[in-house]
Amino acid sequence: MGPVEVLTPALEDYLETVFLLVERHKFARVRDIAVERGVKPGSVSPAMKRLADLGLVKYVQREYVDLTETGRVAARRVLARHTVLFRFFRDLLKLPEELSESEACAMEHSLSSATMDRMVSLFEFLDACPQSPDSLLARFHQCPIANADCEDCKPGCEHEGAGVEATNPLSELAAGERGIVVRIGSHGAIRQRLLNMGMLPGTELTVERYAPGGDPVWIRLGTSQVALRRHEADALHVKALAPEIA
Amino acid sequence: MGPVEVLTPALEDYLETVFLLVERHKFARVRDIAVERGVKPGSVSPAMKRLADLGLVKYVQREYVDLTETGRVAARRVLARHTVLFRFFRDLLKLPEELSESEACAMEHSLSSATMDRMVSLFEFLDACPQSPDSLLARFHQCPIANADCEDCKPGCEHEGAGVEATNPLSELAAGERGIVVRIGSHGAIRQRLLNMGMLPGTELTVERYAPGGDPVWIRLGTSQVALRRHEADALHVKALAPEIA
DNA sequence: TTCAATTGTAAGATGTGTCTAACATGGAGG
DNA sequence: CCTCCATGTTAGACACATCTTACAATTGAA
Repeated sequence: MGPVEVLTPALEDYLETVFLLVERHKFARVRDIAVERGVKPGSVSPAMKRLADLGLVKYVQREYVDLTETGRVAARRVLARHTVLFRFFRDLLKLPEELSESEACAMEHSLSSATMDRMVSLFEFLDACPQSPDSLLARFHQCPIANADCEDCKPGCEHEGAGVEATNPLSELAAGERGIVVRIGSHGAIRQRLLNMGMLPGTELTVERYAPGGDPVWIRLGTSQVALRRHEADALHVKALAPEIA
Repeated sequence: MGPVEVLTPALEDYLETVFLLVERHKFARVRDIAVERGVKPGSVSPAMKRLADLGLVKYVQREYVDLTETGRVAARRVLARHTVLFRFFRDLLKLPEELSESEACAMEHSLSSATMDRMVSLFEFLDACPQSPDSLLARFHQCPIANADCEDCKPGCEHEGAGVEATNPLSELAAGERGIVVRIGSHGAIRQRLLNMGMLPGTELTVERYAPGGDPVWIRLGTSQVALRRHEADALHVKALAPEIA
C-alpha cells in the first residue's frame, strides 16, 4: 500500500488553512496561519513540520509555507467535503450561514467519500429533476409544518389533501395502544425536549398509562420509559398502529 | 450558569453505551462496557469515575453502573442525534446500513440542536407532504442520474422533459467561457476525482485554455487552477454562463 | 477453606494537540 | 555597524483519551 497516511482533524484543518492562504496571498506565513486558526504561532511550527514530513507542504523554515502537488490534492479534497456539508446545511436545510459554516467545519473530518458522493447525487437530482417552482424542495422551504414562522397551512403544500394518512395527537391514544411518531406539531422548547427524548419521526412508541386527569402520560420507547406532560403529548402527532402482538 | 459541562466525544459514547446496556440488562458492568466499546476494562473505570463526578451515572465500584436521571436525559439526547443521522443516511440517502451506522457514530458528537431540529423538519415534511408513490424522494431513489446502476434514463424521472435547462459537457465550452457545474455524468473513480477537486454542483468555473488536441484542459476554480483530462471534462455537465464582466 | 478464575483498579506509556516563555533571526533605522 | 522589533522556533508543561501491564478483590468450586 502507498502512503495512506491518515491526517488527524487538526492537520486537515491546517492543510485547509494553508490552501486558502496560498490562494489569497501566494504564500502562507506561520503568523497568518496562527491568526486564521486562532492558535499561537508556537503551535503552528510543529504542525508545519509534520505536514512537511508527510510530503504535503514545502516548508522553508523562517520563510514561507507552500503546498506540494500532493498537498494541493489533499487540501482540495478536504475543502470539497466542507463545501458539500455547507451547501447541504445552508441551501437545503436553510440553516443560517454562520451555523452552516461551523457545522461543516466540525463534520468535514468524518465525512466518508461514499456519503459525500451520495449527498452530491441528491444535489444533482434536486437541481435537475424538479425545475418547476413548486418543486418539492421549494415546498419544503415554504412548508408551514416544517417552519415555525407561519400560520396553520398555506397553498403550495397539500398536507390536508388526499393521500395523506390521518394522524392524531398522541393524547388521543388509549393506554396500551401503539403508534408511530409522524411529526412534532410544535416549535421551540417543547419540540427540543421531545426530540431529545427520542421522539423522532418514524419512532414507534406505546402508551403505557395515563395519570388521573391524563396529565403525565407514560410512554414506552423501545425498552425505556419516559413521562410526558399533557401539552407535550398534544404536540406529538402519531399514526395509530395495530395493538402489539402478544 | 448551571453545570453546562460539555461532554467529550468519548464520554458521550460511554454514556450511550451505558444507556443501551442498562436498557438491555437492567445494569451495566465495566466489563460489558469494555466489550461493547472495544476497549480494555482499564479504560472504562476512569471514564465511569468521570461520568459519576459529572452526576451522570451512579457507580458502585465493583458492582454496577447505572444512569442517574440527568444521565438518562443526556444519553437520550445523544442517542436521538445518532438516530437522526442514521436515518438520514440510510433512508434518505440510501447508504448501506453499516456505513450509515458508522457515519452516524462519527458525526453525532458534532450535530447541533438547531441542525438536528431542521433535519427532523425535513423528515416530517417528506413524510407528510408527498405521500404519493411518485414523490420526489422516491424519484430520487430511482433516478438514473443519481444512481450508477441503471441505464441512461427511465420513466419516473423527467430530466429530458420540459422545464429542464440545457446542460453541456464541459468540453463544449470554449476557452475563456464560464459555467456552473450542474452534475457529474459519471460514476466511480472519475466522479470521485472530480468531486475531490471541488467540482461540485453549483460551483462556478472558467475554462482557461485547451492543450492542442483538447486533451488536458485547464480550469480555474475560484483562484486555483486544475487540469482535466478529456474524459473527465466530458463527464462534467455545466450550464454556460455569460462571459465574465471585465 | 483455600485456590483459581473472573473481574476491576492503578500506574505508567503513548500520541496528539495545545499553551507559555524563553530564545533566535534578520531587516530597517539610527 | 549596531540595535530593536517583527517574526519564528524551541522546549517544557499540561490535558485528554487511550493503551498495557501488573496488582487486587470477589466468587465459587474442590
